[in-house]
Amino acid sequence: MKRNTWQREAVRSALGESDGFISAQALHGALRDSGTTIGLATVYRALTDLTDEGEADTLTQDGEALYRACTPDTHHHHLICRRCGATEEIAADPVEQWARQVAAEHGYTKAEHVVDIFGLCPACSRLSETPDTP
Amino acid sequence: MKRNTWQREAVRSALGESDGFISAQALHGALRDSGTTIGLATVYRALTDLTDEGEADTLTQDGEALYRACTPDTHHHHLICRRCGATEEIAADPVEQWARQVAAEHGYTKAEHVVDIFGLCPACSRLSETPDTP
DNA sequence: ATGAATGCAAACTCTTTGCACATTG
DNA sequence: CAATGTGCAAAGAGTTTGCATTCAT
Repeated sequence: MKRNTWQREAVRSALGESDGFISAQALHGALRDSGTTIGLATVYRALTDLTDEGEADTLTQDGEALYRACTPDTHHHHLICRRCGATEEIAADPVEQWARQVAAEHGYTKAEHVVDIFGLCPACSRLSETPDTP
Repeated sequence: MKRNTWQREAVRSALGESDGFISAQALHGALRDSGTTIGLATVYRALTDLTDEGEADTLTQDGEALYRACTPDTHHHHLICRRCGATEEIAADPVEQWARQVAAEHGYTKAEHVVDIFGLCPACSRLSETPDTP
């Protein structure tokens, strides 16, 4: 049976408070700053559980995992700026359908998909004219 | 001045050979299997250089950095069985278009995307009825 | 009371760095 | 010959795990 501990609630709550994506360690720091005495491992475990349960969304950037609260009914993907790290949610309904169809065509079940787009956001595109020779 | 060593060439070449994204360690393993005696650190350094020079593309997934040669003509996606590891190439033309459009709509440039589908292949789907209690 | 969850610290994985030696230009 | 690249091993960063203790049920 899954127990209901204040730590787990604290993680869920803090994740909901935070605006964008946040790293496990940053979340742990925030929780500590808020006066709680939660352990880092517990934060990691809670985040893993939340992700498994579909309550959190995760992506890894630059060697660390970033988490964000996620409503189970809105499966979405991300458009990530490779330079400044800005992240935008994108709806990917066409891709959802396509993914389901491809999986079905090949007889695959329990299909999950990973769809992320990396690029340079408008600001970063302007700031640095990438030297390119095509 | 940047020197021209066989190690650097070997990394560039091996990266070009490999199909999709590949981790530094996997690349190192492949190079070792090919009979070379290149060091892991050298592979990392070469990959960093190649990325800086725009000859390689990088993204991090699941805590490790994946690299790929930056030539856009080797672009396809994979349908991967989570149980037995079988991998099939899939055409993703609709997704290509969608990705390009989404990036453009948001003003992103130099967009790359990651699209992979994980599931259970027909055989594995039959073999193991996944115990699930929703 | 019972057993899952916590917290700490040690273990692990991936990556980077310091330094002596080899190699390139 | 001078300076840059290499290889090894040790150090770092992020994450996971083992185990005794605490706490929800």
